[in-house]
Amino acid sequence: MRPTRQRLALAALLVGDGGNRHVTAESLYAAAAAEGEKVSLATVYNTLRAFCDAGLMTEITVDAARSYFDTRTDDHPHFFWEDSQTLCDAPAEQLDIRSLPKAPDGAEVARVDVVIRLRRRS
Amino acid sequence: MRPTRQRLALAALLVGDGGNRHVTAESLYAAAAAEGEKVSLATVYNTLRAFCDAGLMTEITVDAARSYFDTRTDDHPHFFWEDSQTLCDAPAEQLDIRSLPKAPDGAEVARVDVVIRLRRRS
DNA sequence: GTATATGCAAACCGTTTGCATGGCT
DNA sequence: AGCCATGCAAACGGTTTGCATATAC
Repeated sequence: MRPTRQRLALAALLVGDGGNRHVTAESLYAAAAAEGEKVSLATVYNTLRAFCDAGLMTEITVDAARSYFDTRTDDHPHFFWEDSQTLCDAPAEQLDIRSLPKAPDGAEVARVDVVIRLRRRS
Repeated sequence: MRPTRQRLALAALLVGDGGNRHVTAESLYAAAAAEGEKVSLATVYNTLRAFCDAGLMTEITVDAARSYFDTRTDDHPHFFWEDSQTLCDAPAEQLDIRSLPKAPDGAEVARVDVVIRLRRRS
């Protein structure tokens, strides 16, 4: 993968702020624009996809309307705030799964997604 | 909610075959058409949404491209076959979660989604 | 110089909505 | 009669794609 100016800029944004970012294409596009980086939305999509294909980040499916991307690539749980549509990491060490439904014959587990949907307490 | 012909037909399809169906709008639309039921795709969407609002079924978010609906309303784990894009229930009794990341202050857990993504073993 | 990434706009696809028609009570 | 569901088609929004241009090596 070629280290072009746009890719480096997007990568810097993703790694910056201490890493562990959860972005949507729109939010990353906005962040790039805020820094004065000239990147098109299509390139943001293409780049996010390229990073995912390269194993540098993963796509998290929590909302049918929008795709979220996570800079962490290991399997870990997430909090999803339903009111603000915000995604963030949940402390993995507080999750204790003692047993998992065993995969049917001929199947192997690719990933286990755990999404804890949160509502603001009334 | 009014028991109209279309809604009864869709409900029958969802309850039929022993219940516990996982459908997309398209698949339910196709199933209705296969039975000779005249329903428009928009009505299928509206009806699925109405059933969800009424608490008769739930929407499961596993794939950004498509919405899946489940006739079971309790919180239970799912298998998702990545190759065929198929969703089905995973045996809940085989899932043993001893502890869950505790919700941040001011938040309560609305639901915990557990999706086990499966790949056909090579 | 050559291959490949970019940018734009147009295509795409699942989903939603507006509005006129039709059915239930 | 009145209310509300239906159906169609057009709108919608996020994502992808085609193609000409620009850029990295």
